Amino acid sequence: MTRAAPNPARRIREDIEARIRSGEWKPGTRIPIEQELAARYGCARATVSKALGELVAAGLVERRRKAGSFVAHPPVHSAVMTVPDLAELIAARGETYRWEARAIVRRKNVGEADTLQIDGIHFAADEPFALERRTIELAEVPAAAEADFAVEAPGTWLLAHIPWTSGRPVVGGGGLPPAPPRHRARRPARHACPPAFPRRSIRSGGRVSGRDAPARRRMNSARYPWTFALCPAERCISHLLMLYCDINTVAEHDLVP
Amino acid sequence: MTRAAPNPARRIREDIEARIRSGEWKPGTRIPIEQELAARYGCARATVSKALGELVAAGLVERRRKAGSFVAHPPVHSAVMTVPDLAELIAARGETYRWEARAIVRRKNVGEADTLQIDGIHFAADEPFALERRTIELAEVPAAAEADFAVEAPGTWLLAHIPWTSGRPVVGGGGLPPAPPRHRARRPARHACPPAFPRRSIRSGGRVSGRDAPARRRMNSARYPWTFALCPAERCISHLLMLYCDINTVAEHDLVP
DNA sequence: TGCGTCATTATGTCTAGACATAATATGAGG
DNA sequence: CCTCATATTATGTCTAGACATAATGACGCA
Repeated sequence: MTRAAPNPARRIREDIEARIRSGEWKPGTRIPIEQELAARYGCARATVSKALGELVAAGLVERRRKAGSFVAHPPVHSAVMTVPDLAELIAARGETYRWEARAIVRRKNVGEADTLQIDGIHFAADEPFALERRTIELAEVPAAAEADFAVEAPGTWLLAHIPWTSGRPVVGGGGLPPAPPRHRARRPARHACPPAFPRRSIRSGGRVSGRDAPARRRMNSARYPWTFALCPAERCISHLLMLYCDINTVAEHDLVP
Repeated sequence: MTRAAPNPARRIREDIEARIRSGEWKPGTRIPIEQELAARYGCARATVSKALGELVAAGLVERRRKAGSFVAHPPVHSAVMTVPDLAELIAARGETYRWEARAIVRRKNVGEADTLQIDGIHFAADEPFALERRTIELAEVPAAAEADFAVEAPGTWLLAHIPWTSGRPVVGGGGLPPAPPRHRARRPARHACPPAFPRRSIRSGGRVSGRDAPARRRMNSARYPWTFALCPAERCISHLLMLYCDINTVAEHDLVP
């Protein structure tokens, strides 16, 4: 620890990050205040603040005014996933890529905007390896109505025609609703607890029910592995269902409209 | 555009971000130099630099010394995925969660460290909804040898025992190798091209072969939808295969050791 | 007990200026 | 046409100081 680094901010950041990842500083642990860190590392407070800010961005640290900086509680589980451009990925392996559209349907939804639904198959070396069902909101991407998805895969087309399509895609497990990005057990504010939860300075017993009644719906037993919704900003423009399964065993049976 | 914001850095950031997301500034477009932006927004250059730094972190902007700042080229495709703690997710729906281990096997691999392989089923409201096959590197997580995975699901155990397990999970599509986080067509340096690619000041024709010979291996036709590898830092400690399919149709057939 | 006020504390952000550094353009000399 | 050295440019980072702000504890009053 505290090894040489190109610049102070980076050194501080890596130093603290190492302590957190190693478990030396456990979630909830209070990190020394910025002035002390600045003195310890021999730099300005702004430099320490910058380092801590990066750790906040990385989700490793939480900061609260007056309270201080703390090691963050790990998110329940999150993953960064890369869904590469299939054509490019296959090409990089030296195999030929091919897209074959099976069905292109324009749906007129009562009270809602039209959608375009495209079913097709991705081939690598002339062997199918993925089924795709893509739904595109025509209200959001009117140009898609003119596109020829018999020739070009929807993903390829979207990537080329939507600025920053990849802005904020939302992913959910099949049948399961997307979970909140972060979830943490919330306890009623108690005075002696580690300062991990913000406490308003209320001394009256502001009653907060521990849980709201959950909507008790039956879960749709998931037939599909993963579904993706591509959203550039907040609006959902496209919805993707991808089956990376052995195509011969699932094709006809699962892809019912 | 240029609407009021709590602080200058944020205003600049949002202003530029809006232009990028709207497509007004397309990928490769040069962003005015920091001094000019500082003058335009009436603030110090450090403030502009901070705003641009955040946009770099968000992947919207690229900066190069001497060259300037540019609107980044969108990544091929990336998504942020949330894989919630199943037990918690089910509980939130008001249904009972149950884990049932089916097989726990310790594998001795020649020349490599032992691994623990756990197969099991996740139930919600006494109905199976996911199969899990988890492989844990015992060299990385020796404590896992003592854990009772008949009682506790591996994911739950890992989340509780590994500090920052969720650090940097790597996800790949079934059968497909994880793709590089970013890929971009690389052109030979030419003088008049938009300055999107770093150019060394070589005037000689430093010969660069357009592509290196790809390893031509047959792709393993993917039977499984997604596999996850949990890596706290760089080391891979656990490997997860999850089938969110209708369990009755895939169970016995697919889960061969 | 309950409520408002105030001082304290640690973070949040900004500024003006400085120096470092990488990438590039230019020119000298072969 | 090539190579090397040099100047230029725009970013990268830091500093010291300043003021703003949110959260909190302490205190006094009803």
